[in-house]
Amino acid sequence: MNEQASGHRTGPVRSAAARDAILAATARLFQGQGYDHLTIEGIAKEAGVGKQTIYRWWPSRGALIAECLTDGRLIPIDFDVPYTGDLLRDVEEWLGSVLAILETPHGAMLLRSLVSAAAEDAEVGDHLSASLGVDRHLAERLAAGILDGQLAADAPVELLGHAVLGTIIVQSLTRRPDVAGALRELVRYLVTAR
Amino acid sequence: MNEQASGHRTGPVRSAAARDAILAATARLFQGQGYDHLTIEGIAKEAGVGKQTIYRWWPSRGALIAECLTDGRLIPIDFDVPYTGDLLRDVEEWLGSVLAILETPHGAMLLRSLVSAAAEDAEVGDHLSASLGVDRHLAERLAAGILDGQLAADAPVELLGHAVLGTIIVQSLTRRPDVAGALRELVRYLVTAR
DNA sequence: TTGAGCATACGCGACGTCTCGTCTAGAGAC
DNA sequence: GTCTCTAGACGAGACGTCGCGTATGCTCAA
Repeated sequence: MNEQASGHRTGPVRSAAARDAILAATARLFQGQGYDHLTIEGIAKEAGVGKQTIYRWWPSRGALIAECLTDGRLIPIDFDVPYTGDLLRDVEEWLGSVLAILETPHGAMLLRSLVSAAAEDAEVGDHLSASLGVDRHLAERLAAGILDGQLAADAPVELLGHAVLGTIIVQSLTRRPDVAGALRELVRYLVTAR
Repeated sequence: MNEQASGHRTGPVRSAAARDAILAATARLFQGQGYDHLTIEGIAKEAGVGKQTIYRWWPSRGALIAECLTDGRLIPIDFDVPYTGDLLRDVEEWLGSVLAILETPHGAMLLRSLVSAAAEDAEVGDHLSASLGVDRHLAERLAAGILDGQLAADAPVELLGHAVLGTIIVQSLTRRPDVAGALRELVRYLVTAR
């Protein structure tokens, strides 16, 4: 009777191999061709998997991308911000690692694709911001900077994090050259106690 | 006389009525249903126009949106920034009119759609930024603020404009509530001489 | 024996190209 | 001036292709 309410189920269990093949294929195709041009059928073929196996576990392309993000399959997860006591230097360190991704051959295209995905799927936006550590690490580092007297006491740290991320996005959407230089200048300005 | 070099062409000239019907239909459908769900066939039907007439003049959906933007058919063109001498107040005035659009029922969806369009078509990004007056008016008002001693002399005004726009986008992509409040706080912080 | 997984067929909607037939406006002959 | 002639814009819609999301077998491991 009712091998009960919760756990017990008979029959095969979800295949980790299939899940992995699907996410790996998604990441590979996404990086190769961008969000548009990314098709479920393409993923299924690339992963050697039936379409239904994808539809069974993910409701949308966006969800697939979101899971790739949290798995660190598109960009490294959880960019850290060091704490040396020097706020500007620490933030520039973080910025450097983010820009390192962005400036790879496919980096800019990758970001635009992620933005595109985020626009149609809220989950992706959150996971993108989380992946880069904007809220968790950057904002917290800024907060610590306030305690150290290196940043104005009323600085809205979380918003500043979003402003930096947002600037990266805007520069990237408008295809500016030298995103890196601009971002460094912005951060220098924002993070300098005045 | 000047039936000259290039100009010589016989036959009917481009129909202004068709152009207008197409752009109007595009704007109408875009605002009603967003960028995804916007189809060329739908536009053609809505405008009472052949598909080919669209393909003849515009290479992509994005180009269509870009032109709607420059025509002010999606959001008002060229948000102005007043000059009263009080920098913070003037910028908040500008911000207010931008947020007024953004906070209409479809405003948030509209912005996300524009971002999505910008991600796949560089033109749209530029025109969006231009429409909101970020570079032309906001940045220049900030520059004037420097002259008035209300903003640090080394403030990167253009970047600050992008930062504000970027923050709007990030807040909107992650579906934050109270975008308006957050933005006002950010602007208050950025534009306060310290 | 149940349910995950692969494979495939299906109807649908949109794509972008192409070809009709219609019309319009400038060019050249008279 | 008037009258063809012709290039090209236009509406309409057929065409083949692609990807969608669903449905249906069949196999195989728990």
